[in-house]
Amino acid sequence: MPNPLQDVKGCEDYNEMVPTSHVTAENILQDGSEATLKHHGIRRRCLQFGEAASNALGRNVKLNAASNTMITVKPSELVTSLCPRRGSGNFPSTSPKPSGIGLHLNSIINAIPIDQAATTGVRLSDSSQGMKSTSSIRLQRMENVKRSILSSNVDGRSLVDTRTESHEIDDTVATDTGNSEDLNQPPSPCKKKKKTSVTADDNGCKRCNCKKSKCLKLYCDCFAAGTYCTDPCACQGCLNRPEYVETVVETKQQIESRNPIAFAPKIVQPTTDISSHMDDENLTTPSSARHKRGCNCKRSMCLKKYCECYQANVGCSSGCRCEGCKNVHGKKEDYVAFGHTSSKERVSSIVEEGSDCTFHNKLEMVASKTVYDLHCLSPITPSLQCSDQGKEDAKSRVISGNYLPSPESDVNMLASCTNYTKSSENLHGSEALLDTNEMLGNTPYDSQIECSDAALLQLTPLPNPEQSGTSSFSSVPNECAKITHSRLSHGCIRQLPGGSLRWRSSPLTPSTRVGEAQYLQCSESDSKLFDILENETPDILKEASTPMTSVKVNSPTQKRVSPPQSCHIGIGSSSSGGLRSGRKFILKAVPTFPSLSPCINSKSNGDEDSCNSPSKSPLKANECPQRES
DNA sequence: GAGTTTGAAACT
DNA sequence: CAGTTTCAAACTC
Repeated sequence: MPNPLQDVKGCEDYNEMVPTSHVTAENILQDGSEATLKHHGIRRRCLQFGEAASNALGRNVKLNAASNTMITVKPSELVTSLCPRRGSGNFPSTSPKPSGIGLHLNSIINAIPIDQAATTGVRLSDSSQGMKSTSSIRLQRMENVKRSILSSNVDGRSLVDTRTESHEIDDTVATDTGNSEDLNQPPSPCKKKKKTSVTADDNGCKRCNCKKSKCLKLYCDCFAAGTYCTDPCACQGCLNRPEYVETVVETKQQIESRNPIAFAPKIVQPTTDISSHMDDENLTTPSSARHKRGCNCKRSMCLKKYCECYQANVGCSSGCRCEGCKNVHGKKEDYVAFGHTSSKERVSSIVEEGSDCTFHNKLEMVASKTVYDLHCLSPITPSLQCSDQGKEDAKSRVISGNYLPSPESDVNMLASCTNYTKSSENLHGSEALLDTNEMLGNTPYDSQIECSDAALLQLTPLPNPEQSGTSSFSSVPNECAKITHSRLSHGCIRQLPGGSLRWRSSPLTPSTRVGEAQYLQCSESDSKLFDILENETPDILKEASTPMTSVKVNSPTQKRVSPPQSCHIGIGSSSSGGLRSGRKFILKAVPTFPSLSPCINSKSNGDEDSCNSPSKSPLKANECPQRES
C-alpha cells in the first residue's frame, strides 16, 4: 500500500511546497492512498493562474482558509521584476507548473475526440466491469505516480508536468525536454517552437503562438483557457506567465468586466435535447453540446476548424449566426427543426420563469462557471470519486444507471462534477483552495481523472482579488464531500449565489445563501437523493425539451450564453424545483482530453478505440491524423 | 515554410 | 450596437 505520506511529500515537492500542501496532506492522510493520488493529480494541476502565480511569487502568497481564497500578500512585488524575460532563467526556482497546455477550456479542444470520452464513459458505465477496470487503472496509475515522484526526487525534475502518470512514463523525452527550467521560462525567441499547423501537443494540449497579443487576450488559447503559457508555446512577448500574475489578473479582470463570461467554457451541454436524434439519425453529433455563443461563420460553412462549433465537435444551434451551415455535427437548421427554441425564445422563457432578473443573471454566471468546471473533468472522474467515497454502490448505481451508458455520460458526469464543485463552496477553506484550475480548466491530464472528492473540494481560486472573503464555511467535514459527491452523480447544477463569474475561482465563489441550507438538506437525505434522482431523471429528461434554457446576449456581438436553469436549487429541492423545472442543464465539457490518454494511443495507432464514437468518425478522420503530424 | 483565409476578439 | 480592425489559428500552396 502506498504510503500516503510519501506521496504527499512527493506532491509537495512537486508543487513547490505551496503552503496548501499541509492541508492537502492532512486530507490525503484521511482519505487514504487513493485519495492521495487523486490529490496528487489535482494538485499537480493547480498551478495555473492561481497557484502558479503563488509559486512565482513564492512567499507572497498565503492561504486564507476561512475565505477559501488565496491572497497575494505582496502583489506589488510581482514579477515584472521577479521574472526576467524569457530566457533569462533567473526565475525563482519554481517548478514547472503544469503545463497549461492542455486542455484549454475555451480553446475547444478538439484535442480529444469526443468519442474518446464517450468511450470511457461507457466503459465506466458498465457498472461492475467498468469499476473493475477503473480500479486496475487506478492502481496502475498509482504506481506510475509513485514512480514519477521518485523519479522527480532523484533527478530533480519536477513532477509538475506529469499530466498523466502514464505520460510521465511514456513520454520520457517530453519530460526531459520540458524540465523545470524550460517550463519556467518563457520560450525564448531563439528557442521558439517551430510553428506548425497543429497547435496541440502530443497530449492534445494546446499551445499558442501569439505574437502581438502578449497572450493576454482571448486570442490566446492559453489565456482564454485560463492557463499560463508554457514552454511548448511559441508565443512572443508572452505575459501570460506566472511571473506576470498581476498583469494576467488585471487583464483578466478587465476582460471580464467587459464580458463576464469571457472565460467561461464555450460549449454547453443540455441534458435533454435532440442529441439523441442527432446521434441516431445523423450520426454526426457526438452529443447535444452546443457552442454557447454560437458561431458566426460565413464562408467555412462550419465545416472547418475556423468554426468553433465544428472545432468543438458540436453542432450548430439556433444561437449560431452562420451562413450556409453544413456542420457535420449538426446543422443549425436541424437544431432548430428539432424543436429547440431560439435564443430569444429561451431568453424570454427565462424571464418568464424567473421573477428575479438578478437571479437569472446569477444563473447565467453559474452556468458559465459550471461549464468551466466541466471541462476539466475527465470522463472517468466520477467513478474514481465514487470509489473513494465509500458509497460506491450508490454512486456507481447512479452513474451507470443514469449517465454513463450514453456517450454523453462524460458530460453528465462533468456536470455533476460541477455541482460537486459548487458544493465545495461550502467546504473547508483550505480544502477548497486547491485546484480550481484543474477543475475549471484543462484537465486533460490523467491526474484529473483521479480527482477524489476531497480533491475536487480543493478548489483553488485564481489570484482574483475579488474573491477574497468568499467562503463562509471554514470547516467542512469530509461528510460534506460525500454529500456533495452524491449530488455530483446526479448532474444537478446548483446555483452559485455568488453571482459574478470569477476566473477559475468561480466554483469557490461563496455561496452562503444556498450553501448551508442545501448542504444540510443534502446531509439529511443524502442516501435518499440517489433514489430520488434516479427516479426523477427520466421524467426530467422527458420534460426538458429545450436544451438551452436561456440565452444571454451579453456581448457586443450578441454572443450567447446558456446558463443553467433548473438545478440551481440543489438537490434538496431538486425534486420540486430545479430538476422539475423541465430544464435541466448539463453543461457539456468540451471533449478535452482523453482521460487515459486514449488520444495518445490513437495517435500511435490511429485506432478507433481511442477516437471512436460512431458519431465521431467524420471528425476523427479529420483530426486524429492532424494531431499526428 | 510562407502566404492566405477565416472568424473570434477587440476596438471604434 | 454595428462596423471595422486586429489577431492568431486554420488552411493552402
